[in-house]
Amino acid sequence: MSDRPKRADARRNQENLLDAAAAVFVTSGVEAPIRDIAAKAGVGTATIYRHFPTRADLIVAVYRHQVEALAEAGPALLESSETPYAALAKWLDLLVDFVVTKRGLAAVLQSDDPCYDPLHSYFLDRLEPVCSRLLDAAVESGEIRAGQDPYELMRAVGGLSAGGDKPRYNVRRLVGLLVAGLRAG
Amino acid sequence: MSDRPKRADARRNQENLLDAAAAVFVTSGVEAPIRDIAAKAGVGTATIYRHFPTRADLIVAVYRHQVEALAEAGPALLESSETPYAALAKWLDLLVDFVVTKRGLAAVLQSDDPCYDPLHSYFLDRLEPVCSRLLDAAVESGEIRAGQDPYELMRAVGGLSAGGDKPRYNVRRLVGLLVAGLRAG
Amino acid sequence: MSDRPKRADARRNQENLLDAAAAVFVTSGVEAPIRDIAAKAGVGTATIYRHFPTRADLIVAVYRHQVEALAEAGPALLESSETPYAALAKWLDLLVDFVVTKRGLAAVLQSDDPCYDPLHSYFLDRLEPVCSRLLDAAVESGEIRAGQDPYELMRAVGGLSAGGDKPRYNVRRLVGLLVAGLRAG
Amino acid sequence: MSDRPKRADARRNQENLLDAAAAVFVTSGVEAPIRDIAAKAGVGTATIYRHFPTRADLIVAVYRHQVEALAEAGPALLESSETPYAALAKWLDLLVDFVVTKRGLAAVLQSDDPCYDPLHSYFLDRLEPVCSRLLDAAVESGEIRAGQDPYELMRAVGGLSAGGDKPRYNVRRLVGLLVAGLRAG
DNA sequence: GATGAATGAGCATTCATTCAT
DNA sequence: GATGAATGAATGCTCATTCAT
Repeated sequence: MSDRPKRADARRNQENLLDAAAAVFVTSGVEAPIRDIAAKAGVGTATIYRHFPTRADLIVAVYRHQVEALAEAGPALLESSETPYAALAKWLDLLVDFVVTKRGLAAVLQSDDPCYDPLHSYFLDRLEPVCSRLLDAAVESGEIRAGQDPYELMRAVGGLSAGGDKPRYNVRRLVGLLVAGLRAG
Repeated sequence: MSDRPKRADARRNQENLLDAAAAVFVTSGVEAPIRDIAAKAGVGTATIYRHFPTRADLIVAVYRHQVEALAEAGPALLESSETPYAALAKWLDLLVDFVVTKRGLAAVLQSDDPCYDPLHSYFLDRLEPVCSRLLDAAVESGEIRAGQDPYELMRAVGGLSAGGDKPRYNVRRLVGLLVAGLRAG
Repeated sequence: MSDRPKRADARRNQENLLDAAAAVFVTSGVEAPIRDIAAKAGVGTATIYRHFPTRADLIVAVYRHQVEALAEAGPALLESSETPYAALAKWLDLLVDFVVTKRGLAAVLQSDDPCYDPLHSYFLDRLEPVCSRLLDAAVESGEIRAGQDPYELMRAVGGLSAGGDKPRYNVRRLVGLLVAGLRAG
Repeated sequence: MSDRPKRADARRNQENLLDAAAAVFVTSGVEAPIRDIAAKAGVGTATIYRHFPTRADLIVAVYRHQVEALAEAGPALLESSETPYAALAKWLDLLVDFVVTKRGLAAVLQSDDPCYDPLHSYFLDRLEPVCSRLLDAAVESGEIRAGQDPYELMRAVGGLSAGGDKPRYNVRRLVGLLVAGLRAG
């Protein structure tokens, strides 16, 4: 009668799946063939479809923890930083660190393919308010000009991150320039 | 048997091909199936392979005129603009206008796939010196800080352009922020 | 520990299952995925397999009542109708009404797939004698010619019903033509 | 320059394809996996898609000759038969002979799947007028009642044929009953 | 008895590239 | 030089059935 054992098993399996997906995403990007992920996890492809009906679901699940951490980091930085602008800059660094290390993530975040709509929604629902609040605070403190759409800023970070960090392409630095461009005066 | 007619024929054929490719690129992006391009041009696929062994060759050929125009625009702007910074900004706008209107171009410019290396090479060989000179001039005029790698700046423009212009995502504006971030002082 | 309650439970469960199957058959046909039926019933798929090892078993169970009713209708019509021919025609109308409204049923009744053999057997065991008696009576009354195999007639009804009733395809009418063709003289 | 050799080759290949498809249709039905047909023909699957973009196209091509023959047989029978009714009966026999020997064909002709619409269209466009004329002639000769929709009659033949000829299921006989049911008086 | 998670085979379809004519 | 037919690998997705809990 008890469904505990089942759930425990299933949960472990799910975590196994997410680990495998994360690993494959690192080497082959978030658009890696489902088969590869299933192979890595040692399960059948249908098992993945059972847990994550769409690829967007899988990607969201894989990165949920980190997205949540990003969401929580916003207010925390606002409190711990010397100025709101500093908080904004640090938070964008975190965002860059996150996106830049997820192969192919930036690309699907820019994709128009409707199959990724749920992915966009999740990221924006969760992070746009955070970014918005950081921007607002920096405006209020007089450090940056008003009027920057947080959505636009986040997509810009995504775009800049899509190239990945390379010897002659420093994403953090570029995002730094971008926000520097927002400075007031 | 003079070979003039043949050459004329071949050139016409090649231009026909480029027109077709350009048209298909507009509607389906630069990664459109070779078949579609061949169909549009009314030739066999092998004909495309003969003229342009790799897709990179084809893309380069399609956009060569515009890239050359961009290359030439740099010095011209430098002369005609009030300040080097203004010239830089205008040139980057031109670059944005170019990339943003070429469906999928920004994506392949960011791609790591070695098959696009010749494409990267061409763009950089041709445009990096131009960008470099604009940056140098703006540094010399004291308008921006020194040290900005032109390669990095151009890739940044590519990354920001990859999203395409949308109601809430204004690429020109973002690139404007970026260079604003370079300002001295 | 009396097993009455268990039996009651089991019976209720089974009926729930049949209701769910019937509902899904209406919308998706008798070849609907087992999963859909299980989901509709709110049970696991294995539960369905336990109660009905094969799909044929499930289909039989779902339609048993109606098949029994058809079986009983034969003699009744024979008594209540003006002539045996009229009884035959009315019974075939009932048969058509039954089959035509069961999405996909006619198709599986025609299928050669041995997995449906039990289904065929049940239908024939139960209905062929009824049809046979109706035919015999009509022969005896001199209304139709002798020699019509009831099995063949029933399969014909199945085949004609497989198309489903549509604006320009009236199954009842066609079956009517068929039996009219049997008329003597 | 001449494309003769190509065409000859391609045509031979196409015929090879049709032969293979016909053979596989006999053993596995018209819904046989494309792979099987390709294997039988000794070609890649894409070759089939090139020649016949949809399965409907392939089926039509495979049976075109026979359908054309059926279409031509109508008027011929009308001339050569003793009465229009005889012509109609013979033509329906031919239709039965055709459909009954094509595994799965009757099923797809009854299918609602829009992917088979072109197939339905072809069959009806080609054969319905023929059937219609035969019916009209038999009406005019006073042998059958007016009002039988040729579309309905043809679908009925399809439905009756779907079962395939079997020891206790004689399709010709049943279709004979059907038209007998149309007799006047 | 019941559950529902896992399985993995099976199929349609696309596309870059090659090669005989 | 040009053609376009053929290739066949690659991938997403579904579903009947089994089995450990």
